[in-house]
Amino acid sequence: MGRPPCCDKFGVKKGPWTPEEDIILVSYIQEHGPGNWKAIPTNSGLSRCSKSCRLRWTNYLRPGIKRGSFTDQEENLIIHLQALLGNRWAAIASYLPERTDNDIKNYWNTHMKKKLRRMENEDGILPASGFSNYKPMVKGQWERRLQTDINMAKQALHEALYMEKPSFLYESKPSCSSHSCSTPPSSTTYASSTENISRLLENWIRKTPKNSAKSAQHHVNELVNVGADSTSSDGTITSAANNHMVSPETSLFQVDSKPSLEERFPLSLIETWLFDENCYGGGNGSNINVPDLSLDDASHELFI
DNA sequence: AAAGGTTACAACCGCCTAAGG
DNA sequence: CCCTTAGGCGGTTGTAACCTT
Repeated sequence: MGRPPCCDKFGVKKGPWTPEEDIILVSYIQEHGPGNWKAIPTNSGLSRCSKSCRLRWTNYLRPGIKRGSFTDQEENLIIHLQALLGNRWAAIASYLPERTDNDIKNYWNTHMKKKLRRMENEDGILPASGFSNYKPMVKGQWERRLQTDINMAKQALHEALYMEKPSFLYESKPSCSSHSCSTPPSSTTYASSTENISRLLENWIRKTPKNSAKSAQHHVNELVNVGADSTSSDGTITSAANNHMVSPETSLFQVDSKPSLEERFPLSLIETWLFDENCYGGGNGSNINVPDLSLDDASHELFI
């Protein structure tokens, strides 16, 4: 059976988004808020399908998205989470509020897999997780480590479910450096998105003929101006967005941007496990109290 | 400098799920 | 309940940018 693709309709544009489309989408969402994606193409005048709009927003235009290379800490976190959760990129991404699932997935499929292959060639053994700390393990160690993983996840889950007061929220932790783990969710301003778009527009200008580049530059100026000063507006579509960009209504985007890890999950043990790359394997794993728990029991209790 | 190969990532596709009628 | 469908997710593809020869 299956549904017909939503983008099969005649006249629906595909392919890379232009800066103009981005601006239209951002302006619309600024005004009406995200959600009701179905209505966006019709109401905003975009010749895109709803799905395309949603993806563009969540993966690229949404405020608070961090781009660029991943830090070692992020990499380790991803490795640990991938070992625990598998290819559930959305779940993994929820632990990295500034990264999108698409980003993480891409990063995994390019960088990490390459790394994995290289290690396979060097050592001839598959690492379980924590590439950077990887050392070949004998079978027993493997199993033991998996048991540890399961048990820690189980404890974390238990804490998450039964902890009464989330006092751990924003509790500072030495092993968590600059990452979001110790800070409240930053109040996302529209500037992040402005940066996204202006960067994109700048890139576009570089490779676009003069005329279109000029108009794009106009948009860039508008966006940048607004990021700094809300008074500049000339009535164009961007200015509609601009009025919101610096206003208190930006809370709209704060709401929409991914909640921080702390907001969504009470963390303590799992946090330790995820961020502490020395908790086993690579560092000195001997200080971990590996529970004497059979794999079957543990996994059964955890996943049922 | 040009051609061919590789990498990175934005975007699309199709399946799944949950909500609403 | 059943059906429909919007939204979400993971896998995959297309292509621009970069690198190597």
